[in-house]
This record gives sequence, C-alpha cells and structure tokens, in this order.
Amino acid sequence: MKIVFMGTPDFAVPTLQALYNSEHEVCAVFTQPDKPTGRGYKMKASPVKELALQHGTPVHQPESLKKAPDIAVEILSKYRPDLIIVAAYGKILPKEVLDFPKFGCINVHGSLLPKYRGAAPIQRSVLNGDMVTGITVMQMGEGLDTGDILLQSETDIGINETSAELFERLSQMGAQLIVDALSRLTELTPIPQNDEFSSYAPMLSKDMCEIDFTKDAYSVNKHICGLSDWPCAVTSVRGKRIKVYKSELISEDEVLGAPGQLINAEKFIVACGKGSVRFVVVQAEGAKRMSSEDFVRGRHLTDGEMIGNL
RNA sequence: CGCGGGAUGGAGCAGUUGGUAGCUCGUCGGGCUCAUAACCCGAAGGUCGGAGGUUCAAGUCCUCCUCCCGCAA
Repeated sequence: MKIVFMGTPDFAVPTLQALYNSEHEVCAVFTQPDKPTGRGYKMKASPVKELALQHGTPVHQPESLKKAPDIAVEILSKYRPDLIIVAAYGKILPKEVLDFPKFGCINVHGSLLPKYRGAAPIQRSVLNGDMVTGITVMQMGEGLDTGDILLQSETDIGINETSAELFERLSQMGAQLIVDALSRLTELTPIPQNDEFSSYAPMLSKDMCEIDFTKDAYSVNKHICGLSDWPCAVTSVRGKRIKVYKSELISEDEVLGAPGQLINAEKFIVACGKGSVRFVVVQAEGAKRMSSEDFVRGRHLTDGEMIGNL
C-alpha cells in the first residue's frame, strides 16, 4: 500500500521506522514545522523529519491543515495514498483529509481509549498512579481521539517507571500494533468508543513541577515519575533548584519525619506526609544530570536537613 | 545576536582581598574481623576546559574560543 505518514516527536519514530521496514511504501511524511528552540533559538527539525530525510522521503510541514484543507488535499493528490497513518502529529486533520485515502486515516495513541484522549496520555497515566495502560490503534474521526477502535494492547506500569521509560516502551508497542493492524486491516471491525468512560489528558506545564512533600510517598513518587523527562519535577536544596528525574518509593505508611526532611542524607531519602521516597537521579542548576549519590557527595548534606520550599 | 550559571586528580564539590591546590567518595597496598558496601593505617593520582595577556607571582584579574547546564520559548 501507499502510505502517507504524519507524526512529530520521538514517540512516532518507531512507527515510521516499522513502516519503512514493511512491504508498504511511505510516499510522503507530514510533520510540524521546524521551530526555533533551545538556547540561542536555533531552528530544529522534528525527530520524524530527521528519519524521513534519511530515507529520502518528501517532507511536508504545513502550518495548519484545518485552515487550508484545499492545500492539504492538493499535496495528497500528488501521492494518492491508500492510507494515512498518524502518530502524535499534533495537528487536527480536517474532514477533507480524513476522507481522502481509500482506507481512511489510522492513528496510534498512547493510552487505552476512551481513557486519556488528548496531548499527554502517557504522562497522565503515570501521574495518576495507574497500574495499567496501553496502546490504541483506531480509525480516525473528526473529534479529538474519538475514532472507532481497531486494536488495543495493554501493559503494566512499573512502580518506579518514569514517563520517559514508558514512552519508550509504548512507542515500540505502537509500532508493533500498527504493523499488526496493517496486516489484517480488512478483517478488523471498528468498535465505537464509549464516551461515558472518556477522559482528557491535557498537556503538562511547568507550574505543576514543584514537589509537594506533604502528600503521601506514593503520590510524590508518581509525581516525579510522571513528569520525567519533561517538564521534570523540581524542588530545592539549600536554596537552589534541583530537578528530580528519577525516584524510588521506599516506604508508604509510617510518618518518618516532617514532610521534606532528609531522613537519610547519604542515600537521599526524603520524608513525605506519609512514607518516604529516594531521589535516584537529580540535576542542579548549571550542572549535569547525575546520580543522587554523586550529588550528595560533593554537597555534604546532613540527616534531618529540610528539602524544598525555600 | 533572548537571559543566566558552570568547566579544579576516576566521580561529586571547596578554594577567602592573586602567593607552591583541599574535602567527601572511589582506586591500590596493609591491618582488624567469622565476616562486610563496616572500621583503622598508608599510597598513587591534578598541564586547575583551551589559547593569549597583566604580574615578581594567576585556579584566583582581563580578552577570545570550545563544551555542559538552568530559565525562557
């Protein structure tokens, strides 16, 4: 089949790679426009664009499909795809595009729909402390992640698993599930989503990053896991901000100290409202990401010291 | 040319008004111990990111460069 692929971030890369490895033909790729980003505002291409360029696939980066559906259709007319596959593209597809290919548009989504429709399904599932999540492959409709479900695959979320780690796993699962779906596309029966059980997973923002140690240890741990790698949970040590990339749940029920108190400086274990967590990977301002052992070593932290809220 | 912090033995940090480089850990050797990631004794290991400059003297001051990071997008 001739396929047009639409996607942007790392999550979409394994799926695109799987398509390149398949017998299908990726005739064009759509991705978000390059953006000035990082220090110095250098222009940066999306991960999907990088992969597409390596394979010499034509890349299109329209600002909006919805505002100019005629242009989108004009581009698609050049390729005449049988199918469009969408993975975290980040733009709304207008009806004209959805209806263009013979087999319509198929989307890979990082949650068990109808749960967690929207931008940040993976992080939200971690933040909320869910035990299970998964991948949904669906036929796209006009609403936001509301299309009929073709295939789903579940996976457990590890107790200390970060969003970044889950991202990696789910992106591989997504690629596999798309390949499955393609191989038996005509046999699959689309199942409508039950809107009653739907929920929305809004984008993450930086104002939610501060760690609240008055919460129980399970929640604090999930807060840290859910926000890693980005935007990343933050707290402060001796008046300086630190990011916490990875943590471990140490204990859950006992009250071990004031919330935010270091109960084991050497191991970087911090008391929460109930229970405690251990910081595993942290990063100070101006410094590299490092293990908490290294961080603690140079700073000579002491037991009983308070973390956060400075 | 968005704002700002940093680069010091293998790792993480300190280094005061410029005067021969310290700390915690690791490594190696030895000791204690039934034993240990524990404890004791000892040792090795640094062109202080790079290039210039000021000075009797520069990790410390000035200039340029490279790399890393925080904020903001």
